[in-house]
Amino acid sequence: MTDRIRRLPDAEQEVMQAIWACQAPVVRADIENILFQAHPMAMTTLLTLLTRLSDKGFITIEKNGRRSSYTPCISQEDYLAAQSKTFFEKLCGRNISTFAAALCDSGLTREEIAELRSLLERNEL
Amino acid sequence: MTDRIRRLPDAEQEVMQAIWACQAPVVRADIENILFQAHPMAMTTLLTLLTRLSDKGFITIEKNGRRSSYTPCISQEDYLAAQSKTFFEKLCGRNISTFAAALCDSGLTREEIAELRSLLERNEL
DNA sequence: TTCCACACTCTACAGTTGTAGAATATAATT
DNA sequence: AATTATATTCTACAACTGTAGAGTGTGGAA
Repeated sequence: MTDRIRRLPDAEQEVMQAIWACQAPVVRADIENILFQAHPMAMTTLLTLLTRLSDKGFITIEKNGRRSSYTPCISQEDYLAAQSKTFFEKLCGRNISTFAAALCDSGLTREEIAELRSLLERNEL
Repeated sequence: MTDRIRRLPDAEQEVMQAIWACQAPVVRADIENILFQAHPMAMTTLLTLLTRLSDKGFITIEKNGRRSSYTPCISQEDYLAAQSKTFFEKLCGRNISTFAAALCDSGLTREEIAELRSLLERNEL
């Protein structure tokens, strides 16, 4: 089900994350506020990215007068699960050791790894 | 150290993985054999990708007569760690719960998750 | 040594991505 | 109603990506 969600290019992905971080429906200003520090861009650039996200089926755009609102069609959970699956299958060759090694070398602190283990355990039941 | 390793475009990444799967130095035929089923492409396409990987500093190309050999400059471990880090930081916002949820929804079997936990535990010490 | 087969490099091109100015539409203001 | 401010869409363009044919160089066969 979470298959067939394609990986977004970086700029579009950042916009998607800003949208997910808000309560839908979102207006442009919401997104700009979130993106402001991390990735400043011209207003028209953002609007281009929103159009592309709509074309790709990631959001719907609803026009009310001159202001539009944007609603995600794909949940962040589904997107992350799909990306995680791709990472495991394509990059790690479905090899758990490779996967674990990648996680351990990715800069997670000891505490974070411990927390991850306990979260995984809870989910295992 | 594993920072600043950029994500490769899909086609180049697949070639890189084929190279990593062999003992360096690798010749074109080795790569073709591995890529043959999963991603058939014209010989010149593969050579273009190899040139681009060299331009990006992922491999070195050594010519001997009319046959070249290809050696990775970046290890698969470093690459995977960098991608994993990006996934955790950029996509999950450094949030372990989000990260764990993504893993659990990514189609890992119960056994694989159990194995992952034990591998993480070993690394925790 | 002349030619062939093969390996690689150059050139090419369409589609994608990051970026944003020009043009247009619409709501608010005077 | 005319003007202004603002939000969105159109157009544009360079760099990157996926793909591969044309051209070139080189070692082996005849």
